[in-house]
Formats: sequence, C-alpha cells, structure tokens
Amino acid sequence: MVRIKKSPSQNISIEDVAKRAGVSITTVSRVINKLPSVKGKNKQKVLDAVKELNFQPSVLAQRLATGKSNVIALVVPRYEGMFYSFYLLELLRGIGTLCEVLKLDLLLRLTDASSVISFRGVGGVIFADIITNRQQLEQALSQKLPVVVINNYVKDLDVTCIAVDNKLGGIQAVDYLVSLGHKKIAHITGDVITQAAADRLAGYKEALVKNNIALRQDYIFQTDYSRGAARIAAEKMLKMADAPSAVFVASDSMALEVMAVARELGKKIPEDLSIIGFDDNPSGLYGAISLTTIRQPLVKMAQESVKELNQLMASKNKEVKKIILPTELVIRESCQSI
Amino acid sequence: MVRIKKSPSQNISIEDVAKRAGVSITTVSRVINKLPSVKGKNKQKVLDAVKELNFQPSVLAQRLATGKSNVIALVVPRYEGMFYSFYLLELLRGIGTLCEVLKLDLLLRLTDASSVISFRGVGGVIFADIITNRQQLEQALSQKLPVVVINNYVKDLDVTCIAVDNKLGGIQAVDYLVSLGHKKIAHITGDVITQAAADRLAGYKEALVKNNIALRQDYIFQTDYSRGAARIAAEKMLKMADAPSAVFVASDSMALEVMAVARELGKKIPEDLSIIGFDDNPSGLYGAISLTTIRQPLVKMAQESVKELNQLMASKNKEVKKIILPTELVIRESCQSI
DNA sequence: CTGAAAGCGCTAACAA
DNA sequence: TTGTTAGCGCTTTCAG
Repeated sequence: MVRIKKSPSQNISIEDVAKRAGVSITTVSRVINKLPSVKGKNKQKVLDAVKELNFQPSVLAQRLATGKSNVIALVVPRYEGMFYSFYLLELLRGIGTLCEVLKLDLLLRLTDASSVISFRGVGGVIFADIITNRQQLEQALSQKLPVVVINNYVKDLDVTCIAVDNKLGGIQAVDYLVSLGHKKIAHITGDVITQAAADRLAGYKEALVKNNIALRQDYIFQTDYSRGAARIAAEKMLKMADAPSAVFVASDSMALEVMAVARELGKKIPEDLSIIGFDDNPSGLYGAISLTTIRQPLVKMAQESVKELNQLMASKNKEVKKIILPTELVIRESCQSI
Repeated sequence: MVRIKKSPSQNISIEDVAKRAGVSITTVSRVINKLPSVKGKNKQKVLDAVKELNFQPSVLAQRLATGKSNVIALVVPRYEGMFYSFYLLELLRGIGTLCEVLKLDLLLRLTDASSVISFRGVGGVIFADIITNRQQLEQALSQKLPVVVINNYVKDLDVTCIAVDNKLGGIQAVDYLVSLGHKKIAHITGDVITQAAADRLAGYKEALVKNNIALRQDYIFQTDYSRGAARIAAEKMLKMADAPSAVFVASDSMALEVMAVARELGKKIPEDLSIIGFDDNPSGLYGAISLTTIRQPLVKMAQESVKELNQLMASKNKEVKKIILPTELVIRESCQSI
C-alpha cells in the first residue's frame, strides 16, 4: 500500500513547520490559532519557522476540521434592473471592502430566482435584495445558516434585515414638494416588484393624504427603473392637459432622464417643473442644474450587513435584528417654490 | 479516547449515502464523479440514495483530497474610477453568469494595489485590470496559478490576456470624424494610468498622423474618467478661442457630460460640435440626441476570460494566449459632417 | 466491477 | 505546557 507522499508540494504544510521548529503539529496549530498555552520559547521557534517558510495555513483544511467557514455568499438575484442602477456597485464596494478587512471570503452568486443554490462550505449568506427569490432565502434559513437580508424588510421571517426606510424617503420627497407650495405632484415609480419601489410609492401616497392632497391615479407612472421607461413616462406626463408642477422620481438616473425630456419639450427646470430623485447618485451633481434628491445610505447598509453577519457567524446566540436606516433629503437646484 | 461522532450533522455525507445504498463509499465517489466503471444496478442504487437524501458532496473535502479547487478569484483593484463606470458591472454580469453555469465559485477580492493577497485554496485568478497592482499579478504567476488578465495587454509577462483593442477604437473614432470632414478634433482622455485610456489616446494620435492632421497638445484634455473632470475639461475646451469642431471622449458617461456642458454654453449638437464617446453605455441612447460611440465587447471579454481560465485550470498544458477583441463604431446622432 | 484503507492539512479531545 | 491520535468528507491507489 503506502502511498508515496506527494511531490514536495509547493504549499508547505503545518507538518513542515512543526519539523522545522522541532515541535508537534499540535503546538504549531496552537500558535497559529493564538491559543495562550504555548510557552515563550516554543512559541518563538514556531513563529520563526512560520516566517522562514512563509507558511500560510490551508483554509480548506481548517474548515473541514472545524466545520466552520469564513466564506460568505452574496446572493444577487439576476434581475435586469440590478444592472441599471448603481445599487449593486455601491453594495459591492461596501461589502467587498469590509470583507477584505475582516478576512472573510466573499463568494458572489448571481442567480436566477428559481434556481436552488448550494450553500455547502458557506458560513453565512447575504441577500442583496429579495426579488421573487424568497424561496432561496427560506432555503438558507432552513439550513440554519446565518443570514442577513439587505434592502428588504422581511417581516414575517425570523431573519436579520437591514433596509432603507424607503417609505420615509417617499414622504420626505413629497413633504418637501408640498412645503414649496406644490399641489400637483406626480410620481414615476421604480419596478414595484421590488420592495424599495413599492415603499417609495407608499410613502408618496401617504404623504399626499397627510397633506390633504387628493390622490390622482393619472399622476402615477409605473416603470421598471430603466431610463427608457422613464422617458416614456415623462413624455406622457408632460403632455398631459393638466400636467403636474412637480414630480418625485424613484431613482436619480430616471430623474435625469425626465429632466432631459422636459428640456426637450421646452420646459424649464425648476421653473416649469420641479424634480426630485432618489439615490443621491453622483451623476445628479453635474448637469446644468443639480438634482435635488433623497439620499439613501447604500454603502453603510452594505457594511452593516457584513458586520451583522460576522457577529451572527461568530456567536452562538442568533439574535435577529431588524434595522431600518433613515433617508435624508438633499436639497439642490431642481425644485422651486411655486 | 474515541470521539463521539458529531451530532447527526445537518449535512449528510458520502458515508450516509453509501450506507443507504448498501455499497462502499468508494463506489459512491465513483458515481458522483461519473466514473464509468460502476455497474448499472449499483449505480442506480447510489443515484437513488443521493436523491432521497438530497446529498451534495462537500466541495471542501473534495478539494482537500484532490488538491484541486474550482474557486476562481476575481481581483479588482480598488481604484476609484472603477466605480464610476459601468465597466465593473458589465464584467460581473459576464463573469458571474458564466461561473454559475460552469459551477465555479467566484471569489471577489477588492484589493488595494499594495496589499499581498492570499491565494490559498484558489484554483485560478482573473485580474479585472492591472492598475498599479502588477506585483499581485506577478505573485499569482510565481505561485504557478492559472491566471487570466482582462482589459490589459501585458506583453512582457507569460500570461493569458484578453483585452479590447482600445487603440483601434481610438482610430475608428477619429477616422470617422475625419470622414465627416473634421480637422479640428479634440480628445478628452480617461485616466491614463489605465492602459485602456492610454491606448485610446495613442489611437487618437496615430489616426491624426495617418490623416495628416497636426497634433495639437491644447486639444488633449486629461481626466480621470469622472464626470466632474469631464465637465471641467469640456468648459475649458469650449471656451477656447480656436475651439475644436469635434471631440472624441474616452467614455460615454463623460461624453454625456460634455454634451450637457455644450448645451449649457449654447452650443448645438451635432451642429456646433460633434461628439463621439466610448463604451456603448446604454445611457447614451436616451437624451435629446443619442450618442455616437465606440462599442467594446465587455461582457464577451468577461465571458471569454472565464472560459480561458477554466481551460487553463482543467488541462495540464498551460498555453498562454493573447486575445484582442475588436471594437466597433456605432453611429447615432451626435456627429455631423462639417 | 468493487471495496479497504491511506492520506489531503488541520483541529480538538485526551493523556502525559 | 506539550504531544498523541482520531476524525472532518472525500479521492485514489491497490487488491480482490
């Protein structure tokens, strides 16, 4: 029998270190895991050997042995709108950066809502939103995995959620417009299959009611977050006999499109039409007049999610939190009092 | 001694399957690895057991045993400009989708150029560009890892590269402008620390020479790909005493900004200024007049990279390829003959 | 065609 | 404080 030990593998193992340091592999293991029990002298020998051999423990073996994993999967529903916005980019920036710091491995999974995901070897999961892929979330939960959901407040499931208060955002937008004297306020929605868009719409409605303004169905234009849809909606809206004097648009990139359409139709902004967006997308800063908008803390949300997940993964007590981050009105130049 | 076998772990193992099917674990292993040797009857029993138990082999253990890994790391230099453009998003879309299909694990590493990356447990690496992080590339290479570099033609290193022919793109842009009768052609560059931007600039210069047009340094405006920088450049350019009649802008998002500035300054497009961008970013489609641009096959490049890497990982023969994908002129409305 | 057993690199009782 | 040893779940000789 006796299998010949593999060719002097490129990767040096804990055994090599042990030999080099003249101790057992257990001792080496203790040192690299920072267990306090190893005495100064041996410890130093190990440390030296590690340095000299440039040893890096095999994460795989560690995981296999401990059953623990420092891999977190980021599940991104392959939803078209995901690639229109800068949402994903901001998320990635926040999550990726923090993972790098916390030494977590970030596994990216762009999945179709219907597919069943394998979470083997994964220590925790972040859902970059829930869009028709609720079953994947339930699957992860049923496997007792630590899970955090971003951008979606899942109230009926025992899972940690970190979302933006989109409804509040909608209210802030409309309240501001009302404070400027507007009564004829339209809303161009995002794709209402996303909770974010639905909530913004809900906020819009609630604020109107609160301000004693009658809700007009013909002032609500549903889109899918794309600029193309925004253009169509804007044209329809601006050509109305009784066109609105202000519009709350569900995303900055769409708002920019609306602005462009308005100009093409000879409308001046903000004189003829006040526009408020949503996102605080830097693109809104440029252009003839800068875009008033509702800021949502995307990067913060992303980073919080990693922190929370990390905690869930580390501790035994699985305390579920529901975190809602507030939005903020950012006043620039695209709105004017009437 | 005798450690009690772990609590009936959630995850069922190959052993459970073997027991259930009444065969050895070796046989099960053979079946799941599709080795042809297992006889019909046993094979069926195993397959059934796998189904009934919903068994999914532990990737970790597989890797540990084989020394092979199906994890690919996507190294993204944490460079600001990376987050301005839609470059990364397109890349991710292409790479992520294909990884899902090929059952490869996609590890995302947003790193600072200076940091040393650990590639343990990683079976292959894709660099999403090389921007001051060449040493990381060399590190990966020295570890004999299969590597593919995207968007950067590294000529002096023995590594597979898949890049866009940015120089050609620059030439196509200028040639087109020249064909419309333009002589006074400016260029707003991207961040020339990126090879892409440098090559586009080179293409611009070469095309001018080729067309017997004198190169004017004051017609070259260097930026960092941001819309802010584009705005500044555009203002400076349009206020020149001897302003150009056409401009080639290194990215669509910057080109849109230039367009906006031009309009603000009372210039008509394309009557007073012809603009051609680079990227074929969908944003260029909307707006009063659509943007003429140079299309680069980002998603294709991304997918190619995964395919190539997958091959490198699978076969022993490490054939290095240098792939250059052509760009394509997309004529829309922002340019006019003079 | 099938199974026994060694080993991948590491951790964690248990002894010493 | 340190070492011995049994797994973690799987692959892969080598025998049968």
